Amino acid sequence: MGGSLKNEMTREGSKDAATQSAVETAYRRIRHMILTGEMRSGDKLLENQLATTIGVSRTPIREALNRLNAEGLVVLERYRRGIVADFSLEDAIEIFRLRAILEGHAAGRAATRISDTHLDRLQDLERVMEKQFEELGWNEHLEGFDKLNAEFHAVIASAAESPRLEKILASSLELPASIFNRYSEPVEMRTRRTHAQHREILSALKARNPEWAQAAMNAHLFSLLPTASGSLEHEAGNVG
Amino acid sequence: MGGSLKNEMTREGSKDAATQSAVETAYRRIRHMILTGEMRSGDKLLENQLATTIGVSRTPIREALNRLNAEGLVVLERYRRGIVADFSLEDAIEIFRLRAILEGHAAGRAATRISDTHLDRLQDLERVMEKQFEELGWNEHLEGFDKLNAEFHAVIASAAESPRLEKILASSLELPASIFNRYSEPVEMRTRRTHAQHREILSALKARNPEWAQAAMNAHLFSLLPTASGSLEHEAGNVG
DNA sequence: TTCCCAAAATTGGTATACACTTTTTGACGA
DNA sequence: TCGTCAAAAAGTGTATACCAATTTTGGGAA
Repeated sequence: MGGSLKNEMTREGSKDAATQSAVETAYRRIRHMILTGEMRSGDKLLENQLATTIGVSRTPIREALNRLNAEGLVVLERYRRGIVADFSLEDAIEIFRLRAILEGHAAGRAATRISDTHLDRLQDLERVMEKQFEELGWNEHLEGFDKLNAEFHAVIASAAESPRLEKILASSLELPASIFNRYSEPVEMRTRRTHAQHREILSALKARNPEWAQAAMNAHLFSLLPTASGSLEHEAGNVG
Repeated sequence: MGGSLKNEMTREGSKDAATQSAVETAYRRIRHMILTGEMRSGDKLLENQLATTIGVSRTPIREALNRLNAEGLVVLERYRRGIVADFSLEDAIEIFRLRAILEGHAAGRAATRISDTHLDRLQDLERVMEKQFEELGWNEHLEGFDKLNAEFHAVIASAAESPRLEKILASSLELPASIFNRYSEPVEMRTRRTHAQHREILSALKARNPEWAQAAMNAHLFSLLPTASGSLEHEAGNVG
């Protein structure tokens, strides 16, 4: 495929920015609220309230909620009001296990398929992440990190040239960031290791070595995988 | 519960008879039409027509179509009419590759988790499939086979005790049966081998051997995986 | 034929109404 | 005080009508 990369580093408005459909708007807004922790597990999702808040009618809200329900971020039961899904430790483990399997596979495929343009993009992303980490410290850089990190993984998934795999990774195996902080080891510890692992994945991709790339990605994700018996002595505290 | 009088023209309910919602009805009907080949790639999906055919209003039809679109069985573009998705050889290959990875993983997990009840169920299913094959021949047994085979795989996915894995297998990696016939080797050839493989998977599960189960499931699915250079000399011809 | 354009058809979305179910409320009695 | 239970309120599920945006169709012109 031609390398029509030119991703947008801007907030979210792609230059195209054709009028978003109402369901897209609603879907993104609600999803964002959940993923960022603005809404928390168990919070109620009332169709009428969301409709007035977001500024569309009930119909697209319902479609958006159905989508989020299919993706596992929202729990819908007939005639009951929707609530933000709750993610237990086991849920987090399951998701990371599946991500490790699928993203590992994706990295392996990407190794023999990724374009130089995409490799450069990955390099840039990692460079920016590390720079922000140095400048802002592990506490302040988080906001930007999540976005850049997501793109880093998305670029690799895209380079695997397996559209269904890409879609599954993008829509069925997500976790709210807050859950990440709840179950994983402290942030600064895992951030340093993450950057080293990203560099290794990048090296494997540059070397066009599928097995290495798959193994490196696997190691990366398994190292993030919270364990029931692992080093989780730190308190959850406020997750906001 | 008060006995609510409803206009139920479908006697789909078994004993429980949980009244299906209109979107469930629409979703199942349309999905069934696509998977069985009653509707074929490129066929138009008109909301009004489907609404009158199925006997519900446009609203649940639209939700059903969106769901099927998310699952990849239907292609929706804004303001364009929906059409039944087209599955190329590469699509089929991709789906079988991903199924092999994920169902292999599922079988491995199932080996140490599956109950004796479920093992018995698998045994029964395979027995019935083989009996029907003997009695009806490879041509006539197909209709029943698809259903039983789907349950065989679904039982294993369920026994893996990984809800997201189960959901992905059930909703994101499906193929219309007709495509199966279009791209795979002739039916009678693969049917015989399939039964042998099912027996091996069953043996591995009974032995509670995860590696064996995973490998056997992998082999099963990879053997079904159509190859661009494989033994596909037979003509596609009419796919009806 | 091919191109172009207006008419018809279709989807996306809003608004409203109502049936059905869950959830809340509040009075009642032990 | 505490539970119980039925009525009231709230919320979802579906139907319907309507309009806007866009595609699709069909016919006429070059």
